[in-house]
Amino acid sequence: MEEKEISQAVIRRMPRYYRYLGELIEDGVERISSNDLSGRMNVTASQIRQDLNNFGGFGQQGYGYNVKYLYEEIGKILGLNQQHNIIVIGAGNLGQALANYVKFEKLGFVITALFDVNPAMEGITVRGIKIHMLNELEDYCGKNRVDIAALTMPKAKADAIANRLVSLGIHAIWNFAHVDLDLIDKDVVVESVHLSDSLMQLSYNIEKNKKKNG
Amino acid sequence: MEEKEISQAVIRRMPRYYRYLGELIEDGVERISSNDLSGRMNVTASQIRQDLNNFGGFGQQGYGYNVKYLYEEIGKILGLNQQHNIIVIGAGNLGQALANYVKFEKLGFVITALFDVNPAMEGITVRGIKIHMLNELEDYCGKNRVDIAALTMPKAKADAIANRLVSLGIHAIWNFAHVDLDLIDKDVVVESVHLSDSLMQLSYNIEKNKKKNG
DNA sequence: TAGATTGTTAATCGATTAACAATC
DNA sequence: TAGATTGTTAATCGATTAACAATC
Repeated sequence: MEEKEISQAVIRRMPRYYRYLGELIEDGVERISSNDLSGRMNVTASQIRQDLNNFGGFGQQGYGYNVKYLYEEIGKILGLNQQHNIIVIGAGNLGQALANYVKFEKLGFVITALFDVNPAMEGITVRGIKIHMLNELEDYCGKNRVDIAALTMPKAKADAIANRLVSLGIHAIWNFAHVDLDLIDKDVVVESVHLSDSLMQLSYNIEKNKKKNG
Repeated sequence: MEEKEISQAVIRRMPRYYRYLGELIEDGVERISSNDLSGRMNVTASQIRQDLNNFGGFGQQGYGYNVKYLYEEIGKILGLNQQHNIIVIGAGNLGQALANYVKFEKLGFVITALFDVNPAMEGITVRGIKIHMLNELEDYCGKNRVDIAALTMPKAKADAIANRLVSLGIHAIWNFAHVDLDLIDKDVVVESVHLSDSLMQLSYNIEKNKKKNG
């Protein structure tokens, strides 16, 4: 059976729907129309309906969408109904920041280990999560399920470690190194967070804004 | 004179061009054609030429682009030719990670102060950058130029602090809180980094990949 | 039933790619 | 000059918005 490919533009919006629906649940809202949601989120109602209908008909004519049901369905679409174990390579500030971010666990993303090359860090724990030495990586991955590896080390080392992880059977990488990974196995899912790119985009928009306002 | 609006799709790609050109300079490459660059970056040569020509003709027929010149021009477009002072609100792991990220300074983004509400942090410095108490914010902004405020505190406090910053004359916010800011002044530039959104997108693509590979 | 609102098709808009004349 | 490659226009493709029949 042919699966229709859903564009990344749509996928990028799904977590945002999920977030707003979560807030609606907190506010005790039971149902919502695409039009009401549209007003809150600053997108067109048409886009909301189109986006959702990529995955199925979650609404009901004349009624709208049941908030809790839609929230759960989007959760399933995003794979949040199952636990993802994450290891973090690089136990510097950013790595530790990720380990401390409790919010991820509520979404099913559990950081199970940190790795670093600095011997001074051996055995230290962050929120109960142990920092391992990088040479224990093979051993660790042999004994524990790892779904995602987050890379927070300098870019010079990123390619080598990424490929090492891939050869250990890890097929998903959350990349914070400031480089586009060059992987031997093309069947690996990579999601990059390029902080300096984000900052440069902000900087461009600052300039643009200045010009606009004279 | 009418300025043509350049789409954010184009702007998002500019930092990536900048990054690749920087690498070419490091490798001692003097000139490059859109076609060669296209091969390295996995985009079409046509897109490269279109993107660049939004800002001006930086190339030369029969020759291509001078790497160093193009690098500098893109830097100017992105506003990297001037210093941006950043203050970070929230001196937790993420705030400190940003303060430690030396790379930003090379791009002209200088973190000048951190702010937190935790009295235990008063006076501590991170890489020489002082942690201030949040109630010193008004005083600090009165005495120092601040171009960008990075928000790394919990989402519950984000809106209030963002609006406080805006009323202090800060017109650019780099938002790490897991919320879409609701600002009183619409003339503020906001760039958000939603880490959990990024993780959810990764998770979706993991699922998709699993299905594809059986 | 009448009103509301979805699901879905059609129309529009914008972004990407292709093509090629201009020109170094 | 001949060859290469840009700048730019035209063609295509995809994503967004509008419209409305289906239906709760």
